Amino acid sequence: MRWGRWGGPRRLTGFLHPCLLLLLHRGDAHGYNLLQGLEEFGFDASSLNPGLVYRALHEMEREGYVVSEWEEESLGPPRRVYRLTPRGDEVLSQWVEELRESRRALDRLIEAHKTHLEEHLP
Amino acid sequence: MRWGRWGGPRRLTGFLHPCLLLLLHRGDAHGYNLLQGLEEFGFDASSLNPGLVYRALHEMEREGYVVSEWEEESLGPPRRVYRLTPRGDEVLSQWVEELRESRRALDRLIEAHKTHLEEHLP
DNA sequence: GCACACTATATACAAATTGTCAATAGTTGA
DNA sequence: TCAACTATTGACAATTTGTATATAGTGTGC
Repeated sequence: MRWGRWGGPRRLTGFLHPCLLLLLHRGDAHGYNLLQGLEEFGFDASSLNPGLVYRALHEMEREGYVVSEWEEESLGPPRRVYRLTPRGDEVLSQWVEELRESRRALDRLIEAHKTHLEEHLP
Repeated sequence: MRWGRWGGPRRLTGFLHPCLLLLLHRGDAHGYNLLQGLEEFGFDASSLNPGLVYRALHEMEREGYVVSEWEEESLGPPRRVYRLTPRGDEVLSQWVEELRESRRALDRLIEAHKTHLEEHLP
């Protein structure tokens, strides 16, 4: 087991998916576009593998959370433009509720650690 | 792909490990004991598989974050009692810093979603 | 006209993480 | 003695994430 196995940033499982849906709520977009928008949520667009974004979009299209079509008259390489569906809007709300619960757990740990530090200083 | 694949609670990767270290900071404990203490951080002790806790403890012992020994004079089945090491205390602080960063990302998403809801109500 | 950088999408494969299942064992109480 | 609870462990499967690479169009500089 190499060092740093639990040393990296502690991300939420499936955090990418709700971020993408939220970005799509603001307007239709294609993958490369979304890749850049993700910086708002702490992702580093230059180091984030684009494949992850495209894969997430494909998965959510299979679930009916988004729909896509090839853009007509696009400059440059063909782009697949995604749009949020009503179903996608629904699951986004559900996911945000779950994220609130995760935040509560997170807060409990952070608070408990703060208390632990205070008890060990004079 | 079955439904609900991203339907479950959005947990943090490796969230179990810092929770265990924090509980151990309060005092030495054995696995079964820690299992119950985890409820404080949103885990459901009755549905959480004990194997996950024991595995996490073994991993952290290999890394030198905790040490353990079989308890002498224990009532009931033999218990392996864990103690936090100074190294373990150090990594706990690092992890909590990372969790603060995750919290910020979480806040941005939750806030953005709140804004999105407000813009769609009259 | 060609190498190169940038935009854009896609897929196969590997690694890491988490979850499930079952085995073992001692104690207590009915 | 049977069941319930405490207690630990390991094998195996599923899920999730990360890496690597392939394809392709456009514009810029030389």
